[in-house]
Amino acid sequence: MIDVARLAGVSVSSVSNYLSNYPYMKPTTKQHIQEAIDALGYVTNERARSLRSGRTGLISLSIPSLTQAYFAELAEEIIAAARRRGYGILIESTGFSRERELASVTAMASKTTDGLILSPLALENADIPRLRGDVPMVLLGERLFGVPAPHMLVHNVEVARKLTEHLIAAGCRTIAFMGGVLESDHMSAEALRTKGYVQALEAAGMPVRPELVAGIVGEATSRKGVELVESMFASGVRPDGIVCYSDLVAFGVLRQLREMQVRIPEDIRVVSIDNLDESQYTVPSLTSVELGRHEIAELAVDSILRQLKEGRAPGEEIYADYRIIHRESSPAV
Amino acid sequence: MIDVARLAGVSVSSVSNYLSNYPYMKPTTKQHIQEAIDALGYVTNERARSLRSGRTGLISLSIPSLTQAYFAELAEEIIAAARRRGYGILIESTGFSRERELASVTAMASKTTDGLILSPLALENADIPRLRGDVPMVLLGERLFGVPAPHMLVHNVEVARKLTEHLIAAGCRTIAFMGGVLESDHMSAEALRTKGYVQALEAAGMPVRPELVAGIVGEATSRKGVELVESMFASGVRPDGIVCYSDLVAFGVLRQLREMQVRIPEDIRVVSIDNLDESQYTVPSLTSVELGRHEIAELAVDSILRQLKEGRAPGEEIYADYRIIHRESSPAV
DNA sequence: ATGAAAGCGCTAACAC
DNA sequence: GTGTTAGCGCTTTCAT
Repeated sequence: MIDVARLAGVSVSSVSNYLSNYPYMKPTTKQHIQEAIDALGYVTNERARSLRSGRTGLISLSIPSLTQAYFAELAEEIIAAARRRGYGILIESTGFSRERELASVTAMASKTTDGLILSPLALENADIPRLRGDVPMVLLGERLFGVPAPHMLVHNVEVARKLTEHLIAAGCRTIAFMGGVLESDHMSAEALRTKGYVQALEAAGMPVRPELVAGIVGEATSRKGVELVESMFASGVRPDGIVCYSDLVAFGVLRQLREMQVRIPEDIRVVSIDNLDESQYTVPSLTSVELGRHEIAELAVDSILRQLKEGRAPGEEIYADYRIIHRESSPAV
Repeated sequence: MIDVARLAGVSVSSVSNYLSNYPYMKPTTKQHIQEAIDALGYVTNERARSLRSGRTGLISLSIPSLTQAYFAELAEEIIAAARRRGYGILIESTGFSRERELASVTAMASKTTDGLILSPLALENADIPRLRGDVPMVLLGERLFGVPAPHMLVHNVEVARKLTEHLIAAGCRTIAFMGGVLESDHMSAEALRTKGYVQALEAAGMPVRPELVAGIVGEATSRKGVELVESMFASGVRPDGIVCYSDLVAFGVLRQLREMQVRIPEDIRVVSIDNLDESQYTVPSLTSVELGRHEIAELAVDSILRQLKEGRAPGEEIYADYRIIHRESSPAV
């Protein structure tokens, strides 16, 4: 930078000002500086800039795993949102380990990044105090509540209720929930979605039959979807509508139903939540709910940038808009 | 750090030495320093450290899109490999844009990260000169050759040849390639894999029939797999074995074959390349090739770290091991 | 085995 | 409008 200043015949501060788009500068000065920069092939050293300015231009994104399509697609959106604002994203894949989730919080203190977008899956309520601090932070998902930081949430109850209402409106009378849980001690996406399903049934005066709610142990994969359908049908239960916990589960449900020569949607309607990229390509294509990934990404990044200016924000809950996308597995009625 | 030094009754250099595991230190000194660190809750400022030391502890990973399962799974492996070595990964998702791929190269000059793992998809041979420089770099994939940097590759020809040989050994006599290209002016994964398929047929004295090689325009999705099967069968061609360009394509192929009541593997065997997570859960589960993602990730990160010490490495080509994973769609013979 | 001091390359007051 | 200067918090010779 000194070299640039010297070649342009100005001071380093003028070069710095120019680089920061300082408005009050003589056009000729700006021009000289730009010429010197071009001649020398000068590039600002972001490390030095960040040491001095206190900003790195980086935001940490801590998610369970990129192997899960939902998180990969969310990460993609967050990276795009950050890039539009001139920021980069440092991804930490935490597996499902509490230690690694905590580590990403601790790492913030070393100022490698300007903020943290955290999607906890293993942290416990007891860990909440460790999430205090003045580092810009945004939480994702329903694992933790009461953290003093903005929290991006999805209308889980409402989404599942609307889907179930849709099935009822379409004439379904025996509606199963694949990947649900009727009794739960803490809030989880499963529990909330099941709650919406129950609400819709009750509002319609329909019974809630436990044998229609199949739970998943461990990760919600499409293999689980296959197994749930198999065992439900084996036990003689025969639904005419299925709400799936997620698209991944739905993929398995669709496959197994086709395996069993069930016509979709004629015999059984299938609806789900996540609207993965892949869901438009399944056979039949899947009716699913777009959870507002794009909006979540934009709001999360914006919130980090705002907190950077105004300080850590308090524990507000922000709900993203959703949209049911009707496809072949359950057309609109 | 000054505070820690003061509290511990030592100099800042001793604190720095301690933090860098300098060996020749009196145990009591080390202890005093650690106590002061604990008492003050001191955390090293990585920004300052990186300005002075020239290292950021970050590596850029530039890939087309996290939405593509192959890249998401590769990214996951690279993040894990980097973490094991105390490094973080900054992901740049380049879409399929040449500008963004170039941007990630330029960004390196600003020293935000210590190296770049680049998977180009849109760069052209004319861009190769811009990839010179002294920044640690590793290339991924078959888009560009002749770049002066280590290049991680997959045995595309060999993998496709082995898969085809397997089908031949299993008794298949009419083997299709879904997502191949017989004539191509540049090296691409499609062209190379098709080449391996052709080699195997020729070695077995079997004819190469163009109507058995179906090309894909645009992104290789499972929807394309569905369409290719539909149109091939519609035109009266009836293979007894199918090699798919990728697992995503294979997912569509499997679905469409089942839709058409074809028994797999009895009537048609299906094999593919990528071994995505999901491939073990399809119905039937998919015989596929594990391309050594793990090894690629390890070698790529190691190479960056080595280049950091020894300077930019020359343009060597490194091939990762692969492994055919036999599943239901085509069991081993 | 430990300390003093000189920067790394930049930004931000503040002076002019 | 532009220049001077004092650090940001750390690492790294080089002394001792």
